[in-house]
Amino acid sequence: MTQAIVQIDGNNFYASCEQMIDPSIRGKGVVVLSNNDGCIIARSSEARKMGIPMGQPYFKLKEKLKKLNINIRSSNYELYGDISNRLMQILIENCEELEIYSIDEAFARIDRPKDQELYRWGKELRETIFQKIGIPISIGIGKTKVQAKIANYLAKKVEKNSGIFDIANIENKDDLLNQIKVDKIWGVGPMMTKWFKEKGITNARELRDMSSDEIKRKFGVIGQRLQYELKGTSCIPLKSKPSDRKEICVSRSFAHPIDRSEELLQAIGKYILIGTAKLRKSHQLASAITVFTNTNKYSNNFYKSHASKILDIPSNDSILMLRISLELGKKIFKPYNKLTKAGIILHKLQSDQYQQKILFNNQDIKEDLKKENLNKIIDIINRKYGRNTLSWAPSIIDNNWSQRSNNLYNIKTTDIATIPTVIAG
DNA sequence: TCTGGGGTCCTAGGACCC
DNA sequence: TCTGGGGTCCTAGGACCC
Repeated sequence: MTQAIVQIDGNNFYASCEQMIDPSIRGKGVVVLSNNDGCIIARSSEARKMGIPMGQPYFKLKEKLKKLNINIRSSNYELYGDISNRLMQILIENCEELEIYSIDEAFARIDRPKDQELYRWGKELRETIFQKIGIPISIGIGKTKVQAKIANYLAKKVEKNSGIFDIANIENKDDLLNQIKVDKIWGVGPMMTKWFKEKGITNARELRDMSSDEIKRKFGVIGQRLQYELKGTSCIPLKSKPSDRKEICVSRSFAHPIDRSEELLQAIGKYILIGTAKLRKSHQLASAITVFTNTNKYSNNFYKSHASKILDIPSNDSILMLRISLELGKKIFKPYNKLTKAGIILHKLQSDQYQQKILFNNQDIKEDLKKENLNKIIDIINRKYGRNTLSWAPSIIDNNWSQRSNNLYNIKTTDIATIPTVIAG
């Protein structure tokens, strides 16, 4: 039996979620903005057709969007996360093995039926998902992940493919690969693109056929793997069991630039408490903390700074981490800078099952237990009543600097109270 | 005025050891 | 005048992803 690698993703996922939850914007131009209403991170197909580019700062396109009557939405990750869970559940039921790759994307292993045809399977899956959760998906089929990604690209791009494409079933792929520009290949970023262009490699077919020695010399195993995958030899395995997270990063841009150390410390305090709560949720401990901040990276006198500390004993205790991160925060603050962003990183995470206790010291163990219980209670209350219900003094704040989110359509599929009631007439 | 956030993997080079 | 060398481990930073 031959096997296929399949890549499945939601089309314009965030925009589709917004259209699903709000019928009044279906069939219309919609864009979704990143945190802080910074950039455009998703566009409905209608907005794309009107020429709205991806990844551009909102302020630059505000007027154009208004003129074109395009609907604006601040991002609503609670909604997207909930829709994602439903989507992945259906995929798990319909695939032999599934790797959840991101909020809107998965790789799967599928055994090919006797007639080798996966088209019917794909068509039924698409219909089921649209019927159950109202999100259109695309399906790309290949022998490897890189091939499946390319197939998915063709599934979307070529109208007559109507959302499903199987590249593995095509004997001579030259014409298809000639259509794929090198920078559209999964794993090729700006640096690689530049080098390929200099070498005269412009599309996937040329990349597949170039000297493998040359690509290996320049990009090491990463380049080598990419070429193998393109040729149809799988070397990026499917990962159905998610590996434990290795680090946690919590960072945000400020609504307005700040220049007071208290504000920076408030932000850092807030982020470390989010980070340590995440740690406890995943039953992990961190071995080191970094805090960082920077000014506007597009300005001439760009300033950035970071400071780190390795912990004596790995921990997930809010109080301890708060104290340390505030000390680090004081180190990175410099007056007269207009800071636009700050964040914390928790490094070298490990399971809390093997927590190292201080030997021969009953007093410390008692203290540890007390702290553990306190943290647990705070987590439970915050889960139930919202993230900031209970917190520690240094992070209770005037929210002057915190984030913009001016275009939120505040309906959540996870909160019945926000779902509108429809009265049949 | 306003330009996201959260990850992983890989590698070069420094620190350290014998 | 000559000023080891090879191995491992760790870290910072680069590149990429969605």
